[in-house]
Amino acid sequence: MNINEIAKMAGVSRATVSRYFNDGYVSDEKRKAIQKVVEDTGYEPSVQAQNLRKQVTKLIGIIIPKLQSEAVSHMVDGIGIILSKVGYRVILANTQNNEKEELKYLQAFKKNQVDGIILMGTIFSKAHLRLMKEVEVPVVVIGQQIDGFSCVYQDDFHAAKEIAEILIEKGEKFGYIGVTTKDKAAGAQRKKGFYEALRGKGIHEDSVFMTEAKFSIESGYEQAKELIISHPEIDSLFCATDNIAIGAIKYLNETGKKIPEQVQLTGFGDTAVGQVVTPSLTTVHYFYETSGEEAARLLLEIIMSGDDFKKSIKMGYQVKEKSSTKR
Amino acid sequence: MNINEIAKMAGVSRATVSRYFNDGYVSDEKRKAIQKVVEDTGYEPSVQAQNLRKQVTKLIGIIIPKLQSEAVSHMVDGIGIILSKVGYRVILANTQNNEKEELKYLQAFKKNQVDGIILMGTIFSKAHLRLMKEVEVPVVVIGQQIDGFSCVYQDDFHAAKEIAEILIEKGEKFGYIGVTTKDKAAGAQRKKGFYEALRGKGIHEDSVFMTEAKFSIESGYEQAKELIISHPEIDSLFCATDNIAIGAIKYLNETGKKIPEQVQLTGFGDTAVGQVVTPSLTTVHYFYETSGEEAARLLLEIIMSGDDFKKSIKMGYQVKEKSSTKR
DNA sequence: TTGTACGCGTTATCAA
DNA sequence: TTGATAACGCGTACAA
Repeated sequence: MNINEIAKMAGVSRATVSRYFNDGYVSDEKRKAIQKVVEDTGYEPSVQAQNLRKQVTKLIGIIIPKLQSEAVSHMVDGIGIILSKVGYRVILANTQNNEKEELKYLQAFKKNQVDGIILMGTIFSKAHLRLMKEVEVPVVVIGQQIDGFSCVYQDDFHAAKEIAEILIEKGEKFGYIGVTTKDKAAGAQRKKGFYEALRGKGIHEDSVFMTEAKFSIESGYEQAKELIISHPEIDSLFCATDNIAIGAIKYLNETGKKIPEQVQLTGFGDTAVGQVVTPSLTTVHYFYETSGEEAARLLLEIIMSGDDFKKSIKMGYQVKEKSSTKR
Repeated sequence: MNINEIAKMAGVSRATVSRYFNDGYVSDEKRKAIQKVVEDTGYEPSVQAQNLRKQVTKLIGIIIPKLQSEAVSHMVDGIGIILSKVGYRVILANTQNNEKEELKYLQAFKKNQVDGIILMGTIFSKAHLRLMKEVEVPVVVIGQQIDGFSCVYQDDFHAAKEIAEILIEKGEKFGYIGVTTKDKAAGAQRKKGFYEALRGKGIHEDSVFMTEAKFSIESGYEQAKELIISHPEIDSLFCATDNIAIGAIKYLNETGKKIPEQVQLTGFGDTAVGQVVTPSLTTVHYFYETSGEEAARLLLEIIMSGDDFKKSIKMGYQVKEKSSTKR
């Protein structure tokens, strides 16, 4: 069932049928005729052919490191909400935390496979930047601020500073469990904010015991264990993610250290787990879904207008003070 | 840059260029010529035009109720792993738990928008079944067993029976917090398995206090509260999902009821939250990622072979006995 | 307001 | 082994 058959059945040219579906420039008489045939047959134009003709795909590629992360799934949700409203579909490229895969997908999308890309990366290598510049469709980066690209990102610096100040108020000896600083957002910016807070209170960086974990509960547990065993005097622990903090809580609970009396700690992300763990976790809430919506809107704006004005949107945050801190 | 230009530059017909990319039936001489031009220009055939010509999309639509669920995201991951290996892309249709949206997407995919559909539904109405039969591309249902369709589903019945038997061994008064039985899997089957276990031990159904919650921690909390207040004698609580169980634990912890000494309970799903909550939750582990892989393989099989043999795959499970139960 | 004719970028058929 | 030609299904100048 194609446009030719419909035209024949309705007794018009296929151009008229096309107009019926598009600009609508059709006489009432023919409109009725076409409408009847369309209803009888259940005909719908082939999106494929339309897209080939119009040189669009109505597809947005979204590249993510993994799906089992609240941040990611909320952002993807937000993106989907906006895009589905305007007839775009989302095609998912899950890199399983594999940087090579990320490049592969970027490569695959490079031509005209999609009308735009939302990239939810964590680490941006030179290869990324090069490839991103070569890509012929608009790219919006979400979760990180990358110079020279349109971004929607979280205010990690100020959020970290603000939550660190809670720890500092009643703390004496500080521990910091971070993530790789190759991740500018969760790694570098949060650490910077933490140090900024220390400086603000006249505390020297050298008095902080640092370590680095992966983005998992298990890794948080391990690193907390190591840190506390080698520095039992720590009374305040800044964790760069909720998962790390959960792992730390697990370790502290096991060893009988009282939270927050003996050790207070904070997380980042306001995950569901952080809300049910005992004690409840002081953390930073980000508006991930809204971030996704913003990123989608930004991308649409670029696609519609036809030029990438490299806008950067910094999202707000909210510190959630719960019972894992003393203040 | 299209196939015509490449042909011209290489001094061959565009048919030859096409063959170069497809069956490869090209003389060495011309092959070299084409290869050089292709490398110089970075030309890649338009997937859009290829698909229009071949009447395929290389796209699989996957309809999900929400993304922020470990079960869902694991299954989507599994699907993606298999499909990306064979050159298919996944396009995501998130219904935000809205049944109407589910039908809308089914409708949208109905024609030739995608080469196949994986449907991760919870409730199947008559409208679903009708629409699913009308759809012209293969459909695989995941998470539920629906007669007349290819399915990959969990063994909810036996899993429920087995985990219930743990409760029964040391329990006297039973509570059951279920979900709507419109959901055949998580609602009806788990309840059935629970009753089966009761019967096996000669316990009468009437001695069980039942209630129904939504799929959330909050709802689990509310329902547990109501149930325990009206029936304080309950010492064993079967929860149809981990989230519900987490909510129940929260309530029990708040009221100072000891778990499992005073009240033992079980969940379903083996979520990350269930693993960190105190006490750790006795639950059922499902192989969601593998289920996704199986569903993808099944769908591919149907697409390749061209006929839907309505195969059903029942996945295994594993009961994880932790410290929320007495045995 | 309508229809003709062409093009979007491929692949398949067929004859050479 | 190659190339001309006809599809795939649609949108849109342009002319009428």
